[in-house]
Amino acid sequence: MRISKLVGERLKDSASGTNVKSHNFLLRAGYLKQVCNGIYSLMPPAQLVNLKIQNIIREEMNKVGGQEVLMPVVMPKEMWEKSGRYYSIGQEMVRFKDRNDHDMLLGMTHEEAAVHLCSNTIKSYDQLPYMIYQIQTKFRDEARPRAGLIRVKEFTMKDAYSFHYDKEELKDYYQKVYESYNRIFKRIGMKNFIAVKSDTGMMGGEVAHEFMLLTDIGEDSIVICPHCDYKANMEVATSIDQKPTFDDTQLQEVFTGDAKTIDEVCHLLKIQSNQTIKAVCYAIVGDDTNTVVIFIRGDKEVNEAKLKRVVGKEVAVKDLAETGFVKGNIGCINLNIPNTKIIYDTSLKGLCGMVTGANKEGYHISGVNLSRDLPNIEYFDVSKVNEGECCPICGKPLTIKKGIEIGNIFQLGTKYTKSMDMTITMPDGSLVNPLMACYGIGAGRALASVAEESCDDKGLVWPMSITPWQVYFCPLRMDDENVKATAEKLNDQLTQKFEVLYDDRNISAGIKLTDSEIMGIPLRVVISPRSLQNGQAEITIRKSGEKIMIELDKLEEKLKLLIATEMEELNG
RNA sequence: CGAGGUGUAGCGCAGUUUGGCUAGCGCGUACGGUUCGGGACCGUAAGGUCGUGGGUUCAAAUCCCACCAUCUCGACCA
Repeated sequence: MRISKLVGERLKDSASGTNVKSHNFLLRAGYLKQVCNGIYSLMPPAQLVNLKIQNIIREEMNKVGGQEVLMPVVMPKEMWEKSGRYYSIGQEMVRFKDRNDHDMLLGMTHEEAAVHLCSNTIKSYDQLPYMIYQIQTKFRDEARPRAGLIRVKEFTMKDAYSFHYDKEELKDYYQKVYESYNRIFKRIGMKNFIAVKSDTGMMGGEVAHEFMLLTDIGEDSIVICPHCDYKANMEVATSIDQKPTFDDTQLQEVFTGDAKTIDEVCHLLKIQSNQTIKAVCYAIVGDDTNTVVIFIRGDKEVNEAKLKRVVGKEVAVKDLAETGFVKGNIGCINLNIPNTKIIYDTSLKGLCGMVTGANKEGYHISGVNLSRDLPNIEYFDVSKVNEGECCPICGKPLTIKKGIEIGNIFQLGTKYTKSMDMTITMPDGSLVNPLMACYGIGAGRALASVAEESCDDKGLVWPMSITPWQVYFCPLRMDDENVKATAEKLNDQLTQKFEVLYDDRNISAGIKLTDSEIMGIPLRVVISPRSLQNGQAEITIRKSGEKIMIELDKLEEKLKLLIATEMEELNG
């Protein structure tokens, strides 16, 4: 590829607005062009990376017996009514009517379509396990796209669906894909990634894992035990909480005036936040009359994902404006508000000497002893894990890190096959709903994640396996007859063996060298009047900055070796 | 959905507070010339409904109103 003909330009000035370094480089190096909020076009270099990532995924899916299919982006309402998700999924699913006034939607995931595709083609247990996958566009009308390709509305995703006749077989297959995912991420050049237990969310089902790239720009929090194998998304993470102990005293009303927040009350009464009982109120989505009140220790926070599982419905933070609650003074003693579901977090269990609101303006109550004053309550774990709390497996302190979700795998059970009436015949002749699992990887997010993890202060640094070009061929002084003739000849020769981006522009060296760096091409070959005097070229390795002078007739061999070495590392 | 920021040439920006006549700068682009192993220099040229609509005014990029787009933060502690 001649860079003079390459669509897109390298920008000298940093694009404004974004604070994610890899996204900045992707824009400046001519990989991406934004169309609107959360929607991007991929320029030729990005599409080359995208295709390589897709091919690695494809190879690994084929290795575990996956069969590639292509399901539609647009689906009819009826298909999603059967599974119930037409109504349970919110605004992130785009719905519209076709010209015949028929309700349609844009696919944001394809469990329904996968069951539809397989339900008449798989008839017997004998045909299982069975996996279909596709690499296709998804549309999710995200509330807030961010960080370039990390969170977008439209993206290309590999999604796979497997079918099974019993739990054991499902588990075995799930494990195979789990290992396949590890290979995929390693092959595309990701380094610091882990698999964690995760929430099943809108997918349903029981067991699920997320593959997380650990990075500060990540939007998920991951709880990790540095001492054992425990790793979990904050949404499902649990911990052993070391309970604080306070003197057991009698209930006493104390005047707290305008002190409303935990901080203010603590400051006034000269206590720590872990001696307070905090009230948090939620509304149940689609139910205006009821309120959920959570009592939780003052130093803890409510984990909404856990709360949703306890309540069994979607919840949202409640505005207390038109309720009977005394804002800032809500407490668990003598709280009598109708239509209220009260949940006590396990962080309160067994505590005494606590401070809570008095349910009247200007007062709190001290000396609350949970087992004495509220003897018959049930506790639920609805709190977030705090850093330093103890691992539920080994009891040692936990750490919390940020991560990007780069892939997920779910054991779905029969949620979809049951609701959509898919059955198979078992050996004894009975009809059962097969078990199902699904597996996703976003190609664009993978691209951006690798870019983020690998880039340095000069620009992108692509792993050899997914680089748009292996070699940036960079002759300096294209006005020099000898350089130009040699360059053309060498380009023809190298192009036979390698993926080459040929910088054929007659411009100053600085621009060419800088472009090669910001674009992140792993190997740069420079020739110039100076190097040609000795019949040599200079190879620079982008990752390490290492420079190698090499005779022109040995260039091809050396490049081949450098490429093979890195590819071997990536493929394990 | 809430809060804040931004919107002027392909890209990055100044000008807006205090309205003024042909709207500027840098980069990039085209042509000519000198340079050239780390974003060189000189000259010439092209390129703009100042986000959109409405209003105030003799006069609006600038003041007022509405809307749109986009970025960042938040969607969580009572």
